Amino acid sequence: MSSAQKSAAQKSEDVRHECPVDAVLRLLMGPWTTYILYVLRTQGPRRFGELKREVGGISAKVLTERLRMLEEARLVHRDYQATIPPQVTYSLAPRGAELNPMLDALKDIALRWQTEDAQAARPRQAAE
Amino acid sequence: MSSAQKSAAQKSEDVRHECPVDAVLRLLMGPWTTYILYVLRTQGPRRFGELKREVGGISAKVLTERLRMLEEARLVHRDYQATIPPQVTYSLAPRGAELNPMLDALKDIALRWQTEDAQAARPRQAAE
DNA sequence: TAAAGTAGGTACTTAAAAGTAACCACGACG
DNA sequence: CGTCGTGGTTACTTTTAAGTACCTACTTTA
Repeated sequence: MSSAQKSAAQKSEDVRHECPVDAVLRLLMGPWTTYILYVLRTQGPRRFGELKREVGGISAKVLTERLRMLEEARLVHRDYQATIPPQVTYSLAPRGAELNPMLDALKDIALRWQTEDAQAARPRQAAE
Repeated sequence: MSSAQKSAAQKSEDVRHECPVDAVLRLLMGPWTTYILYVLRTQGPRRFGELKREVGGISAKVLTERLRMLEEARLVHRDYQATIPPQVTYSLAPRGAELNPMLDALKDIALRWQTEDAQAARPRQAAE
């Protein structure tokens, strides 16, 4: 964020009222966020440890950060069972599901571009 | 990016083949990117200086970075006229336009959530 | 002659994000 | 008794991105 945005954010609530799209994109940005949502979307509710293993390579710190952020944004739901050992299950909240059509549209575009770029990168394949 | 992703990226081309969505999101992430696309989408083709003034607060360095990135991703088109002084005009490329439906859907969600959150934040408004 | 506008490039600094490693309580298991 | 697994937290380090300031070359204008 720029200093201009920062100072503006101190006066009003947040500069992103000019661009709410940014606020949502900020949720999806980090290196692991879409992975986490993808696992929850496709595999269903998951515990912390399962999530950590399935995402593969993520640290507990970052996973916690992401989950806290997604929870605060109400994209995921956190279910804490104070058993011994404690069981914490994360699931996709209704708001998370609201993103599905948009993410699917984005996925279509992304796959199409990927294919186009791959073909443009190696036209030699056509001759072989 | 994690070290696990990095080492994987050295073996294959890029880890993002697992998640092309990430690749597209990475284009839209930076603090100013959606602003720039927004200006180009709504105001039409713009010169570098115009863009810099209209975005408001962005530095020439970051604007250049973003435009180069968007140009490489073929979301914007760069038209360089070697006049004195040189005129460089940026416009939305076809691929940039392909994002429109998705961005509009994202905007709908973002606006809805913003409204919901604002109402949830101050329920006192209902009593007044 | 000096400033302003054209479209950036370069060097340096700073701030934020990500990664790494160690640690906690607790109980089961060997 | 020591380690594993639960779900994290904390402190520290590294990496990356962003910001700031100054520079180019050329022309027009005051």
